[in-house]
Amino acid sequence: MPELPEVETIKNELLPHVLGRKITGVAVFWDKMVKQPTAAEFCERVTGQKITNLTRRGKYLFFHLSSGEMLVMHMKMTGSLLINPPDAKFARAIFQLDNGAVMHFRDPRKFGKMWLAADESAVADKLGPEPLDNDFTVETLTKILRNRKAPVKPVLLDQAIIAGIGNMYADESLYEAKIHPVRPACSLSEVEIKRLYTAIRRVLRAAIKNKGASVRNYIRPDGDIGTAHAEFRVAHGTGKNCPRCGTLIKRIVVRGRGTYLCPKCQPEP
DNA sequence: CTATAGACCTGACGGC
DNA sequence: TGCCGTCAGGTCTATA
Repeated sequence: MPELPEVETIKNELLPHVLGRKITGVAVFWDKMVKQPTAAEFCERVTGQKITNLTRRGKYLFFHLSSGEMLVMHMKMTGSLLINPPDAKFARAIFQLDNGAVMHFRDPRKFGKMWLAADESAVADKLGPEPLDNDFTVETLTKILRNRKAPVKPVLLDQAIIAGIGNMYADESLYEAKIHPVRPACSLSEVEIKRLYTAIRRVLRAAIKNKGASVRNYIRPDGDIGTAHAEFRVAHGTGKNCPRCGTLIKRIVVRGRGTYLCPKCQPEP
């Protein structure tokens, strides 16, 4: 499932293929994936535009168009963007580029979305800080957690509080910081907040280095998989043992989300 | 305000 | 083999 490291990888690897390219045609096969305007108008307005930049904010991708408009995309859970794939399986939209290449928006479950916006602020303004930015400090995280009674995991998953963390990386970060996911956010000690801060940044950076985690449907633009999941220590770890203490990894449900943890390293509150 | 439930979708997987 | 139920989880919307 594309989270920050996966979307960052898609952006990085797509950039050389799309930067400066003109979109010569667009076909949409699942109209509901276009939030605005209508699918037909979307195709019309995008066709002929040059892609002047490609950026990421949280789990969103922004194709900067020469018209000044922004083409926004979200992969949701099973979306991927592929350059010249071998087939059109699950292709919900296809973009033709002026160098003859094609970009497929592949999405088995049809949750992915794209739309046109005047700029990125409508999306970006609703998001919390980027956890890998320089101005995201221990103090930032301390303020975020201080007054919230909610379990710490859902706080990490709330895009309006911190942008880009999803289910897998929340579990990995909490494991590394030795914090149980249902601990009230405000109950974390100074030392634990410091550990969580370091863990979030290390886990996300390592995953970007490994080009994302291909646990399910995530594929890189060239069709290769990412390898970040090889370093997962609890996420999707049913039947595995904790690499620190050997205890069997446990699966619980927190606010409706499958959650993996080591019951010994992450003691229940 | 928070907190929870449902909706959106379909492939994969387990049980029989 | 094949049918059926359940699960997966990002985000938006509706309801308590």
